[in-house]
Amino acid sequence: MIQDLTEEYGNIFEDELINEIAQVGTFKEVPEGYKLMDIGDFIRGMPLLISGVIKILREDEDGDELLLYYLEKGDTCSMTMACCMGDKKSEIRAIAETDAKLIMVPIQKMEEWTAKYKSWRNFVFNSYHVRLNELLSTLDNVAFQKMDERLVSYLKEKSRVTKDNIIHSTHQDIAYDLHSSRVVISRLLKKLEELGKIKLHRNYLEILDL
Amino acid sequence: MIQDLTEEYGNIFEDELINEIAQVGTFKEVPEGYKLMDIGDFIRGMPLLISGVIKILREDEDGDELLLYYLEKGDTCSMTMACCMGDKKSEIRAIAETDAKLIMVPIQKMEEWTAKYKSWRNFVFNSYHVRLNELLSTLDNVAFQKMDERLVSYLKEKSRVTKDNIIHSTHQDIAYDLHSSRVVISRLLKKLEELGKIKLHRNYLEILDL
DNA sequence: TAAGTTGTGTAACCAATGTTACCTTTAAAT
DNA sequence: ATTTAAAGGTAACATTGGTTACACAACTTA
Repeated sequence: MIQDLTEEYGNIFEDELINEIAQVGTFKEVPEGYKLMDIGDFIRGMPLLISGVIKILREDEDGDELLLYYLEKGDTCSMTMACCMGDKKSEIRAIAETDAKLIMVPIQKMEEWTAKYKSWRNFVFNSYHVRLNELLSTLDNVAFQKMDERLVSYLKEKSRVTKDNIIHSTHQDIAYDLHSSRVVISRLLKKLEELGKIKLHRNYLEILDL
Repeated sequence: MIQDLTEEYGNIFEDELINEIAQVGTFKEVPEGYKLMDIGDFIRGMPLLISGVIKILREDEDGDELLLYYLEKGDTCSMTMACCMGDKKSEIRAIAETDAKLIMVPIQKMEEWTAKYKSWRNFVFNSYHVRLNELLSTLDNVAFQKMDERLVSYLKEKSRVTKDNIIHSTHQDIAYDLHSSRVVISRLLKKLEELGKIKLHRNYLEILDL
């Protein structure tokens, strides 16, 4: 675990902090599709992502979903941090988008380290900052863009985080993430294919030139 | 200034911190409509709101606006804090929704106080938390609700923060905040009036029973 | 008071998106 | 091999929201 920590966090955390994390943290390896957290769950620990991608989703009362953003290695979940403050329930759902490795840190340590380590404070503030901007950007997409543009952004972003120009999703999967319907997504994907920007297959699609 | 501070922040900040704020902060009183910050501005200080309401807006490249949320007394702007981290430019616009009093704190103090005062740390974390949830809620509205529902939410929220069941806005004003068009808003407002929920006038409207 | 400006009402129309329905293809299960 | 389930294509239609155009009322200013 020390090795993973040093590799991903060694340049931002002091050795002493790395050691503390290694002592109290628990290593966790989860497969693609694993549900790390659901809406309404109590938060037990704060995740430090070592490898893989986690997708963070929002859901309304009717069960309609919307993808908020992806967490990548070196990221943590600001929502979790925010929740740690008041023993609150999760407002979001977290699903492993790929196989992922992470270290769970007991939430009690949060405040202790915030007082003790400058690097931890910076990390926490920076995470908030990044996440806030990520949310803003998601809001921009939803509020200002049309579905065809959102779809293109989605495909690009997904390709970026998975480092793969093949998107392993069905049209229905995409529709859920964008809070749209399968028929609409099929329609728009078909148009993209006609424009030569993607190539469609069953269960996956190739990005040619987006 | 000490008096304002003690009144609004006395129960959350130590006396010592209150004194520090009073020493380095500058008091500011702004009229309704005053633009406190615009997109692209460099951030010089962090605002602590004493009284009044500030509305925070997002704008896209085409100049289309969207209301993000309101700041009320005791609030501060997490965006500002987030920006302080890296000498970054503002991502949002802040307009005084009502006459407002606030104290501007030099951003250099942020980190110093974060190390020094537990109450400040909690305040900062809590602000982030509240703002993150506020943004989430805005996103929920935009993503999951239809315009008529968003309009009702908007009127309720505006009435709540201004403590006034008369909304002093033109239809065009409302359309800007909701990123819609005047005709659409007029149409929906008319429906609400027919349902006996509001009463329309020139330049303002009364909330009867939303 | 006359002229201009701003705010609102309303109709007609259009584009984007969502819904329903039904079909074909592909893959998995028995 | 046959059945079943899942994925995708497509047409027809409904709804929402945005656009244009124009009338009129209310307020402002000359």
